[in-house]
Amino acid sequence: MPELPEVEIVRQSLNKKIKGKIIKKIIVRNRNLRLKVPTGFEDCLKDQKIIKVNRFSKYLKLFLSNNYICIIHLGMSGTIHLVQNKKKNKITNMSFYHSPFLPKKHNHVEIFFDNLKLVYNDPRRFGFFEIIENYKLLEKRFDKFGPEPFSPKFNSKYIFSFLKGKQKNIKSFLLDQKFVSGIGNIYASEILYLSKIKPDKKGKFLKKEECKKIEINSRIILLDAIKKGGSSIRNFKSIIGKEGNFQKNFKVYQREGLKCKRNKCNGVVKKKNISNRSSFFCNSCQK
DNA sequence: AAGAGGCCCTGATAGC
DNA sequence: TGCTATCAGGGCCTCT
Repeated sequence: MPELPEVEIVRQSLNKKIKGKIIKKIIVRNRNLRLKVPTGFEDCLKDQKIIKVNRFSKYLKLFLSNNYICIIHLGMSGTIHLVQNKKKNKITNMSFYHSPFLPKKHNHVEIFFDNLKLVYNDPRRFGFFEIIENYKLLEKRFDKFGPEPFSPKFNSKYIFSFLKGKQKNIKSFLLDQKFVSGIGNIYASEILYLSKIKPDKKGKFLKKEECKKIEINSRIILLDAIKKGGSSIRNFKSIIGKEGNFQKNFKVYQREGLKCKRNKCNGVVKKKNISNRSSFFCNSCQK
């Protein structure tokens, strides 16, 4: 489910629902994720208050009252569900939870609050949890990452100089978190479509104006996706079961064989495998 | 250093 | 119906 916009949607709802709440109990049902859920994870979280929920790129950051930070990455298939407990103070009694949205399999981690619990589900197990011990280490954790598209650092000058002389195609660069943080496979195709740039164009061939378009359109696409609640494909729903709407705005992603949506363009959307990921683009207006 | 490719894993869907 | 193959929103690692 998760590129930056979907993670941001999760962050917003978490911040609304669990900020200020105290963690009463943690159950790790299956520690096997991309990284093992760390030993001592439960002890670290128990009795702590959630100060706030932040996000960098596709990573959620739960700030705890003991100054530790819990990082959650959703990988390809991670989802977070919040389930209300109808009867107060019955946090140990599982029979109180009946959510139509809660999957039956692959619920790895459960975090209990007074009258609700957070459930982390991840069939493919590409997601993970991490505990960071202080702010300094948190900074270090992300210091190799490129800027988010919203950062002033992500400007045409930076983009142009990063791509200078590079053989690799621009689509791969948009997925490269050392270049820019938060863009994934869906939005990379959409950004390039809006910028009228072919995904397999080599970095070194991008003009200054094209770099400017990538700067601007990355922000436009991601902000629009956030505004529309993210993209609901393959069952992505927010933590309270609400679907996003951005998939209705896809111009090229999953539109192989269909007509280009650009005004007066007679092109057709093509699908091409680039660096082992599907790319969608118009064969006419993207150059 | 940069770039290509493989790999971690389960589940949905398509094709026979 | 049931098999096999392919593909899926990510990111790390290794090899050249």
